[in-house]
Amino acid sequence: MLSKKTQYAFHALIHLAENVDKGPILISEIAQEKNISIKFLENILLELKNAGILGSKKGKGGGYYLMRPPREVPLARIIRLLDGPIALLPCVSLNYYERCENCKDEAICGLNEVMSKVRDATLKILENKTLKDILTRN
Amino acid sequence: MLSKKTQYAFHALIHLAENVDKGPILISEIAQEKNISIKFLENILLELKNAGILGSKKGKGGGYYLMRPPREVPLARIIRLLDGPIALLPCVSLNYYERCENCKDEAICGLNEVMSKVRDATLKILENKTLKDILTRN
DNA sequence: CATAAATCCTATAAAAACTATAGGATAAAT
DNA sequence: ATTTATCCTATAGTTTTTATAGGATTTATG
Repeated sequence: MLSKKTQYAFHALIHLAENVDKGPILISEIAQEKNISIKFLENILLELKNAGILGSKKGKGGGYYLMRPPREVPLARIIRLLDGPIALLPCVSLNYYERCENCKDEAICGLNEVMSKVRDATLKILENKTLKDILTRN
Repeated sequence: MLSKKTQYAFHALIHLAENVDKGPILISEIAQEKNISIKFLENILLELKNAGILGSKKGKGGGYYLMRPPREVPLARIIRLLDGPIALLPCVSLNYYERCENCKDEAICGLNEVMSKVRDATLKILENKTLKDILTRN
């Protein structure tokens, strides 16, 4: 399961994407709209900003905004940033690989093979779907 | 990522499946072969037994064995038993569903839709692949 | 029937990760 | 100068994960 942090990030990004024309959006507005602890959300948005996904403006009229159009932000990017690996096992992770400590040879390990397939199927979706694809349909 | 518990379970089950003709297998043998803490593994095997996946025999000549042929044990079963939900979000979980607390209507939530697709793609593999499919290839 | 071998069971400890909060620092608008 | 809002870092609280401990129970066998 995705952590609360990542879940909150998605909902916040959705709100920002749906209000992309309204200039900077307040943390407090997002927190209220999406029912998220404001202080927790503050940390999350800051992390997204430091990663270059969001921009911000301080002071009156300030807030957060997307640095790129929603269709250019893949969901996988957000998950990897806040949650780490997407794969189910360290030995099949593309970005956070670690050698398996329980099997002798990953090249002939059937678990490795199946979990690689799961990773590929998952990434095929999460690398290609973007913020644009998770906006509320109406 | 899958927990260590689930990872160990898979490796233990692989060992049991690969030695299905040798009668009951000792915890200590599996632990040594797969480099797993024996006491931790003991708890895991017991849980698998209580769920009906493994059988056991006490005393001399005892140990653990599979209750069914490897091809009848889907990987999803093991993960759900030891790790819980396979889905990335509570609101798209088939077995551990919880309502989303951050969106107003799941029926029109785009995040829900995409994560349902991820779940389906993952389950298509994990429900159909079994212990037989993760045995060492040689 | 005594002994050794092995799982059974429950409790608990240790560590790590997750979730959330606090409070002052900094920057911008007016 | 004042107000507004993000920036930054620390830390507290809780839960989950990982691992260990130790005696109870069951079984095989000489």
